[in-house]
Amino acid sequence: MLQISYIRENREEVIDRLKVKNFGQLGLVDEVLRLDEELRSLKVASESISAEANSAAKKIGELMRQGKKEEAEAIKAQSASYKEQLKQYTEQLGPLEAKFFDTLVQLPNLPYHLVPEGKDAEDNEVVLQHGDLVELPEGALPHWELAAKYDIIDFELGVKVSGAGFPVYKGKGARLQRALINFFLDKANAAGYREVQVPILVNSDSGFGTGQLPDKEGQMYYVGNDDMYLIPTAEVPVTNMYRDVILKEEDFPIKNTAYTPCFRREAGSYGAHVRGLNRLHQFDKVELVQVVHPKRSYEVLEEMSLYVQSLLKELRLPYRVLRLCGGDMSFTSAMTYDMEVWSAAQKRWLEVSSVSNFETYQSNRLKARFKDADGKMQLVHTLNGSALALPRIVACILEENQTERGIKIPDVLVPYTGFEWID
RNA sequence: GGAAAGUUGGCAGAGUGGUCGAAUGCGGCGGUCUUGAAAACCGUUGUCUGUAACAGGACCGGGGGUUCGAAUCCCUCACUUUCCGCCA
Repeated sequence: MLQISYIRENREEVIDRLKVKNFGQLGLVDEVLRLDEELRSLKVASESISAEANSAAKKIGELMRQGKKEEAEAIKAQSASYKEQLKQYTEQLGPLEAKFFDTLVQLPNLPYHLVPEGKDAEDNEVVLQHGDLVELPEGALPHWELAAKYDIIDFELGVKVSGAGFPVYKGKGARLQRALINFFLDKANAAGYREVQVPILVNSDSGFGTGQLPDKEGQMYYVGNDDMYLIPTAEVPVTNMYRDVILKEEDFPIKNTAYTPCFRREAGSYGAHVRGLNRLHQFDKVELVQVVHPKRSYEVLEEMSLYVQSLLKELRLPYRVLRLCGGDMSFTSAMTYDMEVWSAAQKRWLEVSSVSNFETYQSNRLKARFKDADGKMQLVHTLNGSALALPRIVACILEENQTERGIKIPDVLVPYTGFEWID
């Protein structure tokens, strides 16, 4: 959520930057400013009545104590009208406040100055590419066929148990998953992230805090009986640990990592691009979340990007890094790097990580603040990144490393899997 | 699932209708003392909103009500804790 004070003072700039984000409803900016002004003038009026009512009440108290009953009664009679006036104001203020808030939350985050203008994925900027795009030999299989051939991932079984998008990992397939989770967590620990285990069902306050609610409601599975949501990413519970928290400057940087399953409804996604492991309703992910001083957040974003790249290098997967254009960025992000891995068999790039700086967009909702050196309250900056999402990594590992003999497990994973070959 | 109690400032914990934005303790900050530190002592210490600065306004789990006046009384919702039941 943007800060209204910032919009008030930087109207032109806000509009310009929203244009970079390809935001279609620029009129909302003036709408929110209009509501803000209306709201504030109404508040001034209502508060002056409150002030009068308060001082009258105080006076009555004093008179009563002095035993001057008649005088007190006289003021009492006058005071009766305040109540009616205040009631009228609150009746207007309530709906107006709601309208204001509804409008304000419809404004997405402002993109950072490095974010390129653009509509969609076509306009993303390729920052770098690493590793050769190996040509697989004739007869190489996509991962879903490899999964069937070695009987390690069973999509049909998942359909029976739950539905499409809920695969069952079997034998070495399951063990590879577990190995990757442990590998990613160990690496994150070594990089200074504290490991946390968090709930995967969250309440609506948490959904709001990180920006999934109210807009992305349809993306999440909702457990109506208990009014809870299955998390689409560990970002939600981990970042919400800092909701309503006042930090000290020396607490920074706060680095947490969590492994969780993630659940996404992905309504309306079908076709070749969602085949196999490409897009699932349930998948595993190790997530990084940092809470940092505003001055350092872009430094930290680079650091996180490099960290994610180091994982991909260790796994020997060719990858590229994209800086997302305004139009392709998420609602809440100020700048995002996507890491994509080359799927040799599908001959296309697959997103395996997304690293974002949210600046104060989340912390303003979360009320996650710190006292700065001058003793003033400031909103923290929050960042997160996948390190990494498993399914597409698994897909690429299977495809890249297929040989006549079987699938060769990358060296760094062997201590974790306990086997070198899937055959 | 049943029963009871509770929700107050960074934390602990007083406060049952007016001088309560809230005692006290801890913690934090500043100072005295000390070569330095600790202890002790003194002072200070909530958030949001608003103003050029004052002033003013709001906040004692959320919402509503009673009253001239509510942390305090009433209604309602949510959550937490404890005991019993069930259970990995």
